Amino acid sequence: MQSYTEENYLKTIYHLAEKTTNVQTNAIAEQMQTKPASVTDMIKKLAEKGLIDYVKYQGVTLTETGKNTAIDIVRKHRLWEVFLVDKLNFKWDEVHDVAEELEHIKSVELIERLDEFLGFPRTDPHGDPIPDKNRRFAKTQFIKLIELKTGESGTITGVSQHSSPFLKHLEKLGLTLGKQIQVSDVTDFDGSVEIRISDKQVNISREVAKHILISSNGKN
Amino acid sequence: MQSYTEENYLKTIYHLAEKTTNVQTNAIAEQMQTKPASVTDMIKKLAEKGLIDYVKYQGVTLTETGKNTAIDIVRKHRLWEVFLVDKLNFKWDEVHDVAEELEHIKSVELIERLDEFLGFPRTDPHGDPIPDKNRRFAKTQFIKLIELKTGESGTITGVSQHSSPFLKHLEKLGLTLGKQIQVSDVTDFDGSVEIRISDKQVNISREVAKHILISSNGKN
DNA sequence: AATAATTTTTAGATTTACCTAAAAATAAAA
DNA sequence: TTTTATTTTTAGGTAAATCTAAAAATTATT
Ligand SMILES: [Mn+2]
Ligand SMILES: [Mn+2]
Ligand SMILES: [Mn+2]
Ligand SMILES: [Mn+2]
Repeated sequence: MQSYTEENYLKTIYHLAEKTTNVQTNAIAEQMQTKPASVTDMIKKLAEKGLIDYVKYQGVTLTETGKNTAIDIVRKHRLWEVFLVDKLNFKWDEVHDVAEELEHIKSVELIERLDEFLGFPRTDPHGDPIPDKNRRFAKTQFIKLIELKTGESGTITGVSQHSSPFLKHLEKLGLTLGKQIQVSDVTDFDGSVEIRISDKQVNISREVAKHILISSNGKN
Repeated sequence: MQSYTEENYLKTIYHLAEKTTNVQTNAIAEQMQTKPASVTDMIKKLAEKGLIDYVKYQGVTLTETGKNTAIDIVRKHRLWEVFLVDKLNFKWDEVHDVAEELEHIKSVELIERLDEFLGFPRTDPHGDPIPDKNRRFAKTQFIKLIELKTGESGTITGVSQHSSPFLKHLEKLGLTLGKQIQVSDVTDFDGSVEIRISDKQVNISREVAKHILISSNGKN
């Protein structure tokens, strides 16, 4: 049985491992909003418990058990987010903090029934995949909007940034999940992207385009 | 902002104050499954924070703020129990432990939307009243089944014992909330109570009859 | 390869929520 | 009203999770 804090460390390590192979102390500290010294203390404990492999000064990797625990928390986080949006009518930019708390509720029965109640969703309100109870993720194939060339089109199926201001911005522009878009132009000057969406034209910055995930359906 | 533990202490004191005027250290310790010495430590802190009034050796009482906090937790506990039973199809004997955890999730918005989603229920799956967001309880008038005389009838509207074995027992006998019952006989020998419920006769012990709450509708 | 910069770990403290054992206060019984 | 029993508090300590400051290891730069 892990504490709330241990679970958060495992989840953080899991997410960092999706980006970099070798997860470093400082990266964990930044993500957890704590100090490197505290991270060292905690990773010693997690290693002691067999949840991570740790060699001094060499960063950490999750063991099988550690990874399973992390995936379970990710599953809970995302299922609760679906609940909040689908059932309680929260906006997609309002759910993260509450889900951070709900993900730690310990009851296998609860999460299985919640999953069923929600109709076994496979993605959360931000397009992130929800592992099933056997911890299997549905394969997803995203490309970043910024990578689309002029004329190419696709469907918005995710975001790689979950901050409230970013999500609100997208909402205002009508760039929500499931929307069909086509790149009509890429500005030479600043690299901003001109998009056609439901017969409107919107212009988004490179920075925004980097964080919108598209399931491509080729040229058009 | 209170910690998880502080909230549990406040809730415990609140419930004990429903029974006895002056809430004592030992009673709190027993309820919280901890030692009197630990309780003394905690009540000092709660008094420090202005959540309880405390005079050494004289027990404690909740302040206005303390009571409000406690009621908010009771409200959350009971709303989550309704969610678990009504939406996730848990049985009434399975919800308490999970609700113990869920009651500590901190989000006013969440609980208001949950309340609405559930249709503003006024009682939980055990018949206990759910305070509204202004902390007002609906007036409820219960009498214990044991107090009914032969021939009197009423509707089961609550239980004053929430243990799983007790609730399962009631379920097996068909003595669930909303059921209409009539006392057909009270055994002289052991004080057990003979009840008519949907044309069946069931016999329950004094102990069971003490913990079933009836909204009386007079003789019949 | 030596020096400098960065990253990581240790040392030593603090805070929260516990504990046991012993002392003090209150309540009950003789 | 003493004596006894019960309740409550203090004293002193532990474990979890954090911190700052300083030392050690690793990596990058000359
Ligand atoms: Mn989230
Ligand atoms: Mn999400
Ligand atoms: Mn309950
Ligand atoms: Mn209840």
